[in-house]
Amino acid sequence: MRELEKVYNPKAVEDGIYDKWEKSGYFNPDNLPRQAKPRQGRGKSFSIVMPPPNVTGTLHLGHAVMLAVEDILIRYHRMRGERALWLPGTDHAAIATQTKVEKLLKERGGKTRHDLGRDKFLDEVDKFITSTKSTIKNQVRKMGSSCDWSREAYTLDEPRSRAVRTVFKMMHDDGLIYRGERIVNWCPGCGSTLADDEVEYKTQKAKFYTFKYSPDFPFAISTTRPETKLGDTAVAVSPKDERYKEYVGKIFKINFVGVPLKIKIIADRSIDMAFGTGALGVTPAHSMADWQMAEKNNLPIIKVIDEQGKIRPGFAEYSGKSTTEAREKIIEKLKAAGLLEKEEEIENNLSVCYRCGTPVEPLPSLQWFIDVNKKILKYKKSLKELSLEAVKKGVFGQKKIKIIPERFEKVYFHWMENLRDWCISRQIWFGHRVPVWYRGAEIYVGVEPPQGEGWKQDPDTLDTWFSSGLWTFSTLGWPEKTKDLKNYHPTSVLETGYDILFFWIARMILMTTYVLGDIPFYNVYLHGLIRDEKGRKMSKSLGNIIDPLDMIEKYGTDAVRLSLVLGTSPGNDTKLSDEKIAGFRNFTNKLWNIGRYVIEKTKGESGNKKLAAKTLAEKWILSRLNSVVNEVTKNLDEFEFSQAGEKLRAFTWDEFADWYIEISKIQSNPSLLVTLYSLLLKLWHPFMPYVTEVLWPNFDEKLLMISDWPKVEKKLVNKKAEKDFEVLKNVVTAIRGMRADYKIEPAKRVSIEIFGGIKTKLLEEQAGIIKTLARVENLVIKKSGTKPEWSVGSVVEGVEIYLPLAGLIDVPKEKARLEKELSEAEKYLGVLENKLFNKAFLANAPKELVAGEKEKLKLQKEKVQKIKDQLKSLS
RNA sequence: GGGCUCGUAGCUCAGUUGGUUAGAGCGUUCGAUUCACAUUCGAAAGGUCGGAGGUUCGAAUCCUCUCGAGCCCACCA
Repeated sequence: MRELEKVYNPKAVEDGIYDKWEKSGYFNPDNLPRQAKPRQGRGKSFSIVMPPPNVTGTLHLGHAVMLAVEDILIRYHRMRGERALWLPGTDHAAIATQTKVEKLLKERGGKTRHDLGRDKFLDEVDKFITSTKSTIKNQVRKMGSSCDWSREAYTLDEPRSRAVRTVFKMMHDDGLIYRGERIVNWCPGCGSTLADDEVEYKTQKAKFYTFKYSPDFPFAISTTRPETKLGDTAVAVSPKDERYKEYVGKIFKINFVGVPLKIKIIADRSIDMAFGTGALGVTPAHSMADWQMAEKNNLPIIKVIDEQGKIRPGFAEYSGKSTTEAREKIIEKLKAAGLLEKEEEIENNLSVCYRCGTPVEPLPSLQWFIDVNKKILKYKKSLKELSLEAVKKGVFGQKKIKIIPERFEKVYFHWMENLRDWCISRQIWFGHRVPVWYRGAEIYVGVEPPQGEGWKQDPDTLDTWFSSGLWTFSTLGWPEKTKDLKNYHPTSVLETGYDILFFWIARMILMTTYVLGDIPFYNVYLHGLIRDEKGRKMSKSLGNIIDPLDMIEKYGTDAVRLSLVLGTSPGNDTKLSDEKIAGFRNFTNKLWNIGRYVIEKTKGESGNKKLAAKTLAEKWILSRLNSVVNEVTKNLDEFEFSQAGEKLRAFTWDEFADWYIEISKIQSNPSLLVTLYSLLLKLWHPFMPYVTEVLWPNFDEKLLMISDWPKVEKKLVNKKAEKDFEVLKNVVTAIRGMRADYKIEPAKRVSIEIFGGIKTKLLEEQAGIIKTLARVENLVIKKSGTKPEWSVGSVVEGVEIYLPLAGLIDVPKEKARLEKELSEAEKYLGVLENKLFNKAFLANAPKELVAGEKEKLKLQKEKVQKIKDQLKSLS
């Protein structure tokens, strides 16, 4: 038998164990041994695809939670005998990675990607990735993740790229992909488009002008950007606004500071009557909101500003001028013409580029889109409809996606119902290049480049979420018809943070229902975000980042995993502190010491196959264990990890260690002890894989990782034994308390046998204790022979101890409570009786209802009687 | 403006469809200690479940209003 250190030292064992697991090959479900006897989940497959961490990133707590939860699921289902596949991968994270490499290049020699050119720049990115990819993968291993590395995928590798091109072509052929104009955030400084999250907002003071376009226009508008008004094609007012009602629908041909405009008056609900004059000049080409209004009202779109931030040709003297110059000039002219009514200072939000600080210019540009409302021929439904039904009522033979926690289904519907066409092109270089080639007026869309000379590929790349949307099936080999795809798709669970519900989960549902005619997964489990102990987001600038790897170093992986899963609930943020992890480290050590004790006491014991109990304590612990197995299994099936862990922790520490182990020191039953112990390790294994594997008695022959999940033996659940043991615990507690001047109130006596030594100390001091008890009022010591009310355990030296149970409960309080309960129960009983005597009710109510009420009445009668009995037994 | 969530012990949170005396961990206080474990063991104190009203025989739980905290989306002319 192995010698175990007094204190568990995770560092000494973790890497070795992970190695052993990985080398065993069991992370790959194809290698799992076939069991002779059928197991609970045999033959079923269970699959999770890992949300791929960014290739260039390092492991953070978000990843750590994800890995902990997914590993619990995989290990649990593997132990159930299922083919459990956890498919790992990494994400190329287009924008983030490109930005990072650009920054590096700048630091190294001040070069931009434009200096290098596309090919050389992408080489640089590749170089960077090869050096960072292994880092993140090793960190995933550190968490104990039992994922199948042989199936590892990368969003930008060839199989995945092929899937992307294939889907693009499919959608294009189905007419779901189109090219159109849309307003993008354009930075004239960097000469590129910006993603929404690359735009920063600065509060600034701005001049807010109120003026009429021309003397013959009936009313004034307000703006901070008069120069864009050169492109106005409408004025929008609130439909409720009485001031302008008469003008709605009319068209005015006017001359605005030397430029002719055709302005239509439209009504739009988004207009705030109280802001400015309540009338908004609509500039479709240079404002996102105005663009939408233009689409709704079929307004012409006039581009005013070009990519350099200058006024385009065709706007009289303003052409070629910068926006600020044009603005000043226009104001001058308006003043001269007496059209400027007001000029005030206001605070507004200016959007600027996060890199160079240049104000962002919204400009229309040509982009690729996915039409979410167009009916797909083979389904006769649109992408939006498919995606909604998948969660709402089920699609494709009623396969339904369940989102946990449920409230996020509402959030999902709300978002999906308001879904607009999805812009999938991005003006960056790193990523999946749009598989479209041009030659003059010819356009070619295909999985492979076209034959022939002179074709030029579209320079844009695809939104990362396009490839991520295919993740559940591209990782399983699609578009090939693979065995994996057949066996493991739809996947069982998709587990991730709620912050990417829209970005990712919604896109996966959208893409998968379209491509496969199937759902991507049955369950979505959304974990919360991890915050610091004050509830703040972790960020570099606050310096409050907890690095999971530091914590693993300090407390061990198992403790870190527990701290991320216990005391958390899905969709809710969790506060994490050093102390919390330390607390779970203590628990890991507790389990370790339970192991030390059991291993030492049960040398040479192999454990029972059949569980049987003789003494009360054994009946009790077996009953409790089976209840716990039952509940924990249920919890894990329902994704209630925290509750499962909490129950296990309470059972392990408060019942198994504090009571059963203490008793086992006197009532020795090594084979039962080692059996219980091995079941306990199995139950804990999904949560804390390392320490349980080290403590596993069969360590050298068979891994705990692939042992069978405990089965519930209903026969062993013994509620009476549990109740009796509770009484016994109370008695022992009372005795302990007495030694510390515990007061026992005189009351009804209950006969209890205290069996031999709950603790060693008690055994040694039995005589003393009995004497102490005898001195207490109302306590009688009798020779055995009389029939005790509860008969528990063995008799101490032939003596029964009559202990006032009331010392353990507050009699007057208990009485008052029961009386209140009785009066309520009797009142309800009366209500039920009245109902059942009511002829009208009996005549009109449906049969089932009457039967139900009768059943209720019966139950209520029993309840009343029970309370009465309890009351009686008290006095 | 639209949507969502939370408010329970000093702190962090459980509390499953309404139903015994509202629970746990940490912290605090008191006590113990060779015998698996000081990363231990025993015990105590601490809550009108944010507030008001309603439904009910019965509400932390359901409904309405209200106060407070936060998140997401849209917008910021």
